Amino acid sequence: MGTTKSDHFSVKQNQIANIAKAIGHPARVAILDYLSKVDSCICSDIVNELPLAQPTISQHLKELKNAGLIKGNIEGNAICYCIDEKAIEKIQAYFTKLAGKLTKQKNTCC
Amino acid sequence: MGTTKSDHFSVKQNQIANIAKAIGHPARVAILDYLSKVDSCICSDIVNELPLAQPTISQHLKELKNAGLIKGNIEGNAICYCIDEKAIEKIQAYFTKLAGKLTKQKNTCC
DNA sequence: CCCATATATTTTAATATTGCAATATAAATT
DNA sequence: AATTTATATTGCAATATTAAAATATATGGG
Repeated sequence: MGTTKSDHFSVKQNQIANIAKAIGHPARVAILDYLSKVDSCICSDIVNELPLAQPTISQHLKELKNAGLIKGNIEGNAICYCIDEKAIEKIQAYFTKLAGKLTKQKNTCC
Repeated sequence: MGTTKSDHFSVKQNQIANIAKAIGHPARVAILDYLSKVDSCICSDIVNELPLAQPTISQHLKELKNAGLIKGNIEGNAICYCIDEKAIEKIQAYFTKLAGKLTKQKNTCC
C-alpha cells in the first residue's frame, strides 16, 4: 500500500507537497543551486558538477520539470534548463503565509 | 540501489532536502496547515481531521518531528504538537535567497 | 551518410515510503 | 485495579524511489 492518498487532500496541499517532494532530494537541491548560480543556463555540465551518472541526473531533471521547478528549451544539440520562477514563488508564498500565521500565535505549551 | 547518496552533497543541501522531503506529502502539509490554523495546540483531533488511520498519522508526525518541523510536549495524557518556527525560517530563507538570485538573472533562452 | 556529443528511455536491482491492523504504552478516571 | 483515552511501535503488503548499465534518439559537423 505504498500509494499516497492524494485524492483525500486539497489541490493546494497536493501542489505544495509535489513541489516540496521534488526539492526533497539533495541532488535536486544541488541542481537548483547550480542553476541559480550560473547566470547563463548552459546546462549539463551538471553531469560534471554532480557525483551521479548521466541517466540518474536526467531522471532528476525530469522530476524537477514535472514538478514545474525547471523549464527547458532545446538549444542545438544541448538542452537549456532554467529554474521556473513560478514554482519558486508559489512555495515561497506558502511559507511566507505559514510564517505569518505562526507569529500571530501565542502558544504556551511548546 | 534505492539509497540516496547523501554524503556526496553539502550539509546545507541535505538539510534543505530533508525539510522539503518532510513537507513532500499532502498529509504532512495538511498537518502543518492544521497546526498553523488552530491557535492553541491541542492536538490529535488531527486524527479526526485527516482521512488516515491513527498509526499512519503518528508516523507522519514522527517524520515531521525528525525533520525539525514540529516539536511536542507531553501534556497530561495528550501530546501537544506545535510547528517549530526555526525549520520554517530556514527553508523560507532558502527560497528567499533563491528567488533573489533569480531576479538578477537575465536568461534569454528559457 | 557517418561520427561525436548531448540527452532521454528502458530495464533491473536495491532500498525507502505509505498505510493499516494489531499490539503496546502511558497517563487520567472511575 | 480496571477502564478509558491518547499516542507510539511493530510487522507486513503494496508501491515508489534511487541509481546505474545498456540502449536509444537526436542534432551538428565533417
